[in-house]
Order: sequence, then structure tokens, then C-alpha cells
Amino acid sequence: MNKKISDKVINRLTLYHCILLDYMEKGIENISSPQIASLLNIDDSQVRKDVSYLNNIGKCRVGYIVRELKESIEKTLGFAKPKDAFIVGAGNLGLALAKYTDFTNYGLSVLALFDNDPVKVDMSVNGKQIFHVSKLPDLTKRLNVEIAILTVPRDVAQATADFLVDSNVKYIWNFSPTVLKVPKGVQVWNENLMGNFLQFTYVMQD
Amino acid sequence: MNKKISDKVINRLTLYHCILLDYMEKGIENISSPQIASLLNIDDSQVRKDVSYLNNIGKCRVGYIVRELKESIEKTLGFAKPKDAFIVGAGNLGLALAKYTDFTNYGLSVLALFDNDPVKVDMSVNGKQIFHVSKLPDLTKRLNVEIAILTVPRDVAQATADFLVDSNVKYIWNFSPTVLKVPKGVQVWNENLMGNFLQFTYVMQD
DNA sequence: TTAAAATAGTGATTATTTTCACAGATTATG
DNA sequence: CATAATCTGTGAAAATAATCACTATTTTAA
Repeated sequence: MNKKISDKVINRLTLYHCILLDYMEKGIENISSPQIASLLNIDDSQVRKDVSYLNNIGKCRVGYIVRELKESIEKTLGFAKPKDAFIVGAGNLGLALAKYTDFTNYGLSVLALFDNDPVKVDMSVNGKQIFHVSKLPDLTKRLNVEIAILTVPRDVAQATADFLVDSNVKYIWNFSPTVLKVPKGVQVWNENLMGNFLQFTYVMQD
Repeated sequence: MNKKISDKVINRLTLYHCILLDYMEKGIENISSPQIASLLNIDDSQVRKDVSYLNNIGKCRVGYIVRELKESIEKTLGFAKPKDAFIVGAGNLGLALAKYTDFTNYGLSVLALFDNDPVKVDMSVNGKQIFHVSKLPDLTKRLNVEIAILTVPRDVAQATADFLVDSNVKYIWNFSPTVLKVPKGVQVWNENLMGNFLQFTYVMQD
């Protein structure tokens, strides 16, 4: 069952996970595919197909066990394996992400922030220190960090990305509204906030 | 040519738009489909198919005119039609979004923020006032705002969404990691930050 | 005890998306 | 001027994704 799971399925699984968290908090122990489907306005067979990628078995007439389903999603999507990251750019968005406590629930640890503004350097956010960006190459090496969360302004995004690549960063989660050029072996995930918004608002047009 | 454009195409068009912005700043006047494609690691015929949804004509052996292509994307995706929104939840993420100047480039105006913390109320961020959330029903009506950007903590997200629905909000851009239940006629777009991240990190697993 | 209702699991079908392949057009070059 | 190179635009084919339809199972209730 090690078949590769597509992006679409993963995205839905994370939404199922949100629902399961909610059910757990409410103390509900079982959930059925039609229930999940109706919350997301999708087909219930879709839910069952997605779940079939996990090592999880539902019960007829009852559905899935909330806790078990939640845990198999976590296991499959790698919540379990903790991942360390740096936030590069201690602007508003960078600070917001640094304070975002939900990250830890999903296995992501932000170890530190970096910025080139002397005023910000040596300040501390949510227990994480802000370093001058010149310290980055050394720290990525020493702490073995391969993930950078890029929250710098658009006009310096590419230059910063180049610097990250030189510092041996392998994965860049890019919040700048720009398409980064990186060499093979380095992966970029574009958050593309405005793009998502436009996708949303496109339906508003008559 | 009023065929509905799918989410996938829209998402790619916004990425093309980022590239075009960049080319314009660099003063490059033309761009070809293979150029765009190689930046995004996609097929060049894909780019041409996507562009065919726009009212835009490329030139053989030259490609597209950067400025024209950029403008037809903006027109098609509705950048032109300005949209007013409120940010609900003046926490770190809400404040970061309030300061995010790129919004205006994409036709989104944040008119005000709302929070229930008395300390924050009446403060001002980037020229936008923070109101107590109790003022929201009146202001949505008076300013005719239908879009809310929801950045409250997860545990109050559903209750806040219910309140927004009662206040006649029609579109909710949801940054809380939770699936909202809303009546028909109200649309939710889940930003699902952690979900996106997990999609990204899934490839890191061996 | 039996029938009805609800649910998972899944193969088949349909719909959508991506890629391929090539005609037609244009530019550059020798 | 002719040839080669390189684009766009697009119909056809291939790949992917979503939905349908049905079976088997379990629970509930008459």
C-alpha cells in the first residue's frame, strides 16, 4: 500500500483531519463517510477512496473510529516525523507564523528567525530568537535545518532564495508572491496567498 | 469565450502573473510559453492552453507581450473589480494581513478589522481601524461588505463564522485550521496553511 | 426472527486535465 | 531568397480524478 498519494488526496486528508480534531474535542467517537462528505460538499465515495490509502478499516453502519482515522492520517502524512525549520524574514507575516502554535501539532518546529534589520536582530518571538541573516549558513549546518519559510518582501525574495540555496536549504516554503528560480534538488512550495484568494473570488463574478 | 475557467487554470494563471510582474520590472517585453513553463516545471502546451482562455494572442517566434498578457490575466481574474473586505480577528495573522500591501494590487481593500479584545479595539493598523466585533453587523450593512477574512483562533472559528453569516457576510476566507459549517449561499475558502505545508513535506518522506 | 436502513469497499464509468503531435506562421541567417 | 529554427494554436490521445452503481455487512426495529 505504498502507492504515492496525489496532492489532491493529501489536501483532502488534511481537511478530514481538521474535522476529526473537532469531533475528538466534542467527544464523538465515530464518523461516517457521508458525514465528512457533506461538511466538505464532496461525494461520499470520494472520502472512502481517500481513506483507502490509509491503513484503516471502517465498520459498516458505524463508519470510522475518529481517533484511529485521525492517527492514520497523521502517520501517513508524516506529522509524526518532526521537521525543523527557520523563518527567513521577521516581518509581520514571519512573526505571525512564528507565533502560530498550531505548527507544533503538525510536527513542524520553528527553531529561529532571520532578518537583516539590526533593530529586530536579537529580539525574541515566542521563545525563538531572531538572528542576523548572516548567521544563517552556519546555523543551518550546525542544526541540520533543511526547511526555510520565506516571508521576505517580494523584491528581495529571489536574492534571499539564492542565499538559502547556497546555505544548503533544500525546501523553501515561499510566501512571497513571486516564482523563485532554484536549482534542481531544491524544492519550492508557493503559498501564493493572493492567487488562492483570486481563485476564491473568481466565483463572485457574474 | 465565456467558458468557465477551472480552479487549476486560475491557480496557474496567478503564477504566470507573478512571473509577468517580475519581467515587467526587469523591462523585458516578451515572454514565450516555454519560458514560463520551465520556471514552473510544467509543459509548455499547458501554458498555451491556459492562455487561450484569455483574450490574448501570441506571436510566433516571439511569444506573448508581457504587459498585454499581464493585463488580460488581471481582467479575466477580476483584479480590476475592486472588492472590499473585513478582517475578523486582530491577532498576529490578522495584523500581518492588514499590513500586507500586495492586497491592493490585486483589487482587495481591507476596510477595517474586528476583535473582541478591548485592548485592541480602537487601535489602528496600516490606516485601518480595529472595531469591537459587536459593530460588525452594522458596518457590513452600511459599507456593503460581503467578504470576511477570518483569522480568529480555531476554538472560536465556528461561532465567529455563525456570527458573520448572521451579519450577511457571503464569502469567508478562512485561515483557521477548521472546516466551517455554513448555510447554502455562503461560500468558504479554506486557506488551510498546515494542510498545504503537509502536502509539501509529503515529498520529503523516503 | 425478519425486514429495512445505513454504511464500507470497490470495480466500472464518466469527466476532467494534461500531454502529445503537428500545421501554420514568423523571424533570423546564410 | 531559401532554409532552418522556433513559436503559437489546437485537435487527438493519454493520464488522472471523480462519480456511479452495486455487493457485502451490520445494526436497528418491527
